[in-house]
Amino acid sequence: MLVNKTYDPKQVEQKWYDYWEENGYFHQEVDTTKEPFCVVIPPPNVTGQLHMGHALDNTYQDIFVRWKRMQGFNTVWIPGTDHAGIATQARVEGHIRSTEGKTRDDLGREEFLKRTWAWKEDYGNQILNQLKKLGASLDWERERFTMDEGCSRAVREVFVRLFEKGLIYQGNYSVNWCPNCATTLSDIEVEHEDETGKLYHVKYPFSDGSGFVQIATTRPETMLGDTAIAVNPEDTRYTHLLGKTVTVPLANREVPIVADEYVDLEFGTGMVKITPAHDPNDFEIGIRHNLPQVQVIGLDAIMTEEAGVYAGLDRYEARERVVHDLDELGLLVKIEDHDHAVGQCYRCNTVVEPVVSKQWFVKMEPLAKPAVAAVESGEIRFIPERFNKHYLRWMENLRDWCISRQLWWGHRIPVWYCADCGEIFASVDEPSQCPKCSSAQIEQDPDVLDTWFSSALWPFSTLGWPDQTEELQHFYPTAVLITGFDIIFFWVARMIVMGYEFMGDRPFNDVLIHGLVRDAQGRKMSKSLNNGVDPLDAIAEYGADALRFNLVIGVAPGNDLRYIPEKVEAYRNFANKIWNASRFALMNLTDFNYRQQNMGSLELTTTDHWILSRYEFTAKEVTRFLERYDVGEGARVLYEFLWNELCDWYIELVKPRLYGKQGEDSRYVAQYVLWYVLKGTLELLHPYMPFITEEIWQNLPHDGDTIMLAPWPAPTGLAAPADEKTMDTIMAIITEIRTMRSEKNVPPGRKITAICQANSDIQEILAEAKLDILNLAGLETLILEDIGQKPVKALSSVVEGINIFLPLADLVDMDAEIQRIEKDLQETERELGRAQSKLANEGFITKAPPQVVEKEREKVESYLATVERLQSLLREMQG
RNA sequence: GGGGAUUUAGCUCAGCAGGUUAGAGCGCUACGCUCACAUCGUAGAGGUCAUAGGUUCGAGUCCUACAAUCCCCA
Repeated sequence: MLVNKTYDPKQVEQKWYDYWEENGYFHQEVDTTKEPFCVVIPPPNVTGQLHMGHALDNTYQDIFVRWKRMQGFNTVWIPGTDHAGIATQARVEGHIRSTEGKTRDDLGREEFLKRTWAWKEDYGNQILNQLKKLGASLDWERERFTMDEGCSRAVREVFVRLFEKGLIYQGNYSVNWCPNCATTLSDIEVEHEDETGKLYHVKYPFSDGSGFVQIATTRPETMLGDTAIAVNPEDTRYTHLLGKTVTVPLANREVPIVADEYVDLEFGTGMVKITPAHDPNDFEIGIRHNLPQVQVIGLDAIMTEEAGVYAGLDRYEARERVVHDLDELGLLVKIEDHDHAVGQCYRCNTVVEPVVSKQWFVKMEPLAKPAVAAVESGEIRFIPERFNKHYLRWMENLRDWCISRQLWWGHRIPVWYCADCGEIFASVDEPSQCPKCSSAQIEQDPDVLDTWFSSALWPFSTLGWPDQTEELQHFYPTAVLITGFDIIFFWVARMIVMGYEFMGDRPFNDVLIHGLVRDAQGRKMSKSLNNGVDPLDAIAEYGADALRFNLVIGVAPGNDLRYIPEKVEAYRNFANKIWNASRFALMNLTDFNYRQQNMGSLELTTTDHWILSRYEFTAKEVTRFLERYDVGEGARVLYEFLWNELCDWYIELVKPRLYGKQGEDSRYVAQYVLWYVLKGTLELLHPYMPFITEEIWQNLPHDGDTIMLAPWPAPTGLAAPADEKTMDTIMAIITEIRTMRSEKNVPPGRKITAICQANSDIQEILAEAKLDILNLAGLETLILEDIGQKPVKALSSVVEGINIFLPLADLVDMDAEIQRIEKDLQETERELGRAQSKLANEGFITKAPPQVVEKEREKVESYLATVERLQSLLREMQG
């Protein structure tokens, strides 16, 4: 029995989560007799904290997983975490620095890794435990970690196979370097932010002393590493200069003027300085023209010895000094403001430095082909569809992926170097000697792999690959991947690539992309703004169910949403409404036994047929919306049915019957229908609001041990369109009487008389619904009669061609009445005109679907009757 | 520079396969603590669906253009 008058999530949520977990309802073994439904969680950072983005992402996943589980699929949702190389290492380093004042180098690699593992053990499960508060029905027996034994083996296996195929190679290229994280980054780990910087115009003298050329640069400090000047070959202004040399000021280096198509004729003077060591484009030009690379900025962002007198300066200090010195030499022409994109590290926002360095790369072009084809052919589907294009555009312009990172925390690159013969080889297992010369003088590459390399394998590494486990056989490809658009390139694309390469198949059928949770003002939630809302706080205040509902309702697929506390409150109120409706039901079901008689043998009333029909419609709609990943619309349908139909009408209508005022048989039928509809609605709502639905369901008469495993409500042919139409008329009359009372301020307690004039068919319907109308419209008497004269001194109105009179002589103000009727008449005539003109249109009659035309005819009929009644009322009042 | 999204009631958003008198929540107004619920009930006010064209018997919904805001890529 539900005792409290208000729903208290705190007394309910933990209890049921524990119950589900203890009874193993989250876990399923492979069952090949059933259709699989497998989802892998986008693994959160192992040391991370749950934020609203996680709450949203996992709410979506849990909704689908719970729904499919109820539908009887072999359902498995795999939890796990990501080792998050840079982020975790930075945190542990920071911790050690602040507690012991030591750096990772002070500790050494082995000790540092030991500490990091210990840290992971301490904090690693925090985020997963936080997911439990949300209600996430993850199969905890299948929990994985990107650096666990199995995933690590998968990583080495993949590396070695790609290495042996020549798809992983080592090379000296211009890569992105984050001086703060002290590691390379892949291209997509660099974020380009527009900044207002300066454009410096500098004179470079010809080496032969015959004058100057003028060059514009945003980074004057790099001129110390210039090894050429370039112009566009099409640029006739400078053709005569090709082959000449200039002397780089301050560096005093004589460099050639070369022609390269990369140079933009429009930019600055059309002449650019080339610094192969510190710009990726210049690097390419340098290769084409065989230019030397002079590294003047070190990996610590401090000027190197090559920078001469500037050595030892920070890159920004060096910029100031260089500009100052150029000015002194009279070589600085001017400085302009200039907007340009500056690359920043996506982890720490430090300005990234392009450096030339020997790194490992994955050759993407051959790998990308099947991954592109899969989305083009529709084998993998993005929802919403627009993300297909987003993905394809990027995939078609792929550059090779730099995968080595100068970190310690991660999968160490499984490559060894032989000190004796120089052999470089990859191996899954730790080798003891060089395979070529058998020397024991071998050393493993010190770098680790990009974290995304291991997450790319997640859909199959978590299922046991490279072993051919039964999980892998049954659950791969997984059903759907649910994640935010921000990691389509980082993660989704790479999973697709690796899935085809190593499994020969897609990693998932569908990719559901959702938007961002923003703050109430529409700003991104961020640490710097300190505008983030902790989901755990929200759960503590409103309950997990309310938070979940709030995150998905009224959100179209792929759209961002704002987190507005008042909105969460509205869904807490919704939970409370469900709670109280259920309390009411339970109070009236104490003696109810649903086995006594089944639905087929019950004598159902119009009202019963109506609510069953509406329930059936709701079940169909929710299912249809979930099938199309339209979670928000499904939520809306449930909200509206529960509140506006079940609570506002059915429960009110059925009260007298439940109180036994219409006999025991009628009472049982009412009990049965109320129980049936409420229980079914809770089942439909369960994926959205797992906790409250379980709590109530357990208190209702039911079969089974948990709503989690209750069968998903299936259509049972309860649709009753005729009864829906009848009820619409009855509800319209009740509402009209209420409106009339309200307008005249008739106190709710004052029981009045109403007269309805209608044709005999309608009279029959109203006679049957008489008690309902009396109760819900606050009437003492309802008089039904044929259409005729208006009673004197009565308020009057017309609904669907039915005259309604309230003989309240004291309240009748003739002028106001006439005005009101005239207004009604005008409105109805307008609608009538609209409908009639449609029917008068030849094209409409012949081309519109018959049921649409029929609907319009019915409207005209009803409007005509209403207009007629209103007109005759007016005549009586005026005459 | 290229691509995409958004633009509907005071605010935040829905509107599913073109056919409703365009909806919800919050806010607002009036009345009401009626034995499920004041985290509530009843009734109500409030929108030329950004703009301009077009397709169609019919457009908030499809097409084109334009404006504003935002995002992604270069």
